Amino acid sequence: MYSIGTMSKTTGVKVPTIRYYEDIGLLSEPGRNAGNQRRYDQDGMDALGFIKHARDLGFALDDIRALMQLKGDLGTDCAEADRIAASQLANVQTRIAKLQQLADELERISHLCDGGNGGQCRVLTALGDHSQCTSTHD
Amino acid sequence: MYSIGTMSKTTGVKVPTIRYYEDIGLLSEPGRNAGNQRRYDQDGMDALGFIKHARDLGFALDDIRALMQLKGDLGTDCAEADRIAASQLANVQTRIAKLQQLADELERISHLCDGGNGGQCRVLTALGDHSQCTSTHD
DNA sequence: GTAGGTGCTCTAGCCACTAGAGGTTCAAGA
DNA sequence: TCTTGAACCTCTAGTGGCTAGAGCACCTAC
Repeated sequence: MYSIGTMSKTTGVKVPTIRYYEDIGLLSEPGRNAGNQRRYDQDGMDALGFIKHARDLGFALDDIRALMQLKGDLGTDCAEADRIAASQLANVQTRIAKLQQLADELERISHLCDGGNGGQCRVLTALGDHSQCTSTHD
Repeated sequence: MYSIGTMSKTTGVKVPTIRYYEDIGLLSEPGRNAGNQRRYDQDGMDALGFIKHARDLGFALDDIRALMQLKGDLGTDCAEADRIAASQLANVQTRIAKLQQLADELERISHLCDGGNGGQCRVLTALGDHSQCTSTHD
């Protein structure tokens, strides 16, 4: 049996976050010892590890809830899990593309600086003026 | 003089968001007409445009506050604005790198699916098991 | 004059936590 | 066995950057 602190150290999920996952019903309520402290079994540890890894992969808690449901449903086919993963992949790729445009724009803006030119700093001007941009970046 | 609705349509910032910017002191309080409705001048419009563009470039509101302060301080040199922009660029580049690792991992995981294999779906297994990953992704 | 679009304030909610107060319990060493 | 301090408990409130809704007032065009 694991204490919440051991769970935290093992998985890398902070203690208040573990309690939060329990609050919102993502992690099922563990048993308690005589002093009312949480005591987890291996299933609890595995579930938390799953959540942590999926969070690191950028899944929203609602997606994780759905994925855990699928894990629990023996006989469910793989298609739904694959759909969720694919949608997450598309999501991440979109975010990368947008961020790349921003990075390009920021790089361009940074290079406008020629140091200490008072009220007419071209970096500040460029930050406020989309028409100077080379892409739509949104 | 512009109404808040006109400001919204012109800049693309939603009406409640404009009021929110005013609440937190990012946008200065405009005058009011006889019926207590906000009436903005060109300076207000320009300020909102600056905020919108900087938000689109991914700056936090606190950064934008600092940038606007710099804009207001005539004679301030450009170095601080450049520092904020460069730090934002580094930030964006870090996020891109992390997301790229996630995308790679998700792509790999998605390809594990061979359709409908019940309780042993390899996508679900891979989602829960970091040791299967080919990168650290965090 | 009236209809409906726009504006007002205020409160509460979203996501995914994080921080702090103020108390209880546990475990290791003397 | 006692003590100490780390770990645990619950509860409330805060974070960022908005968004939604209630219940009003106002403004403009017909």
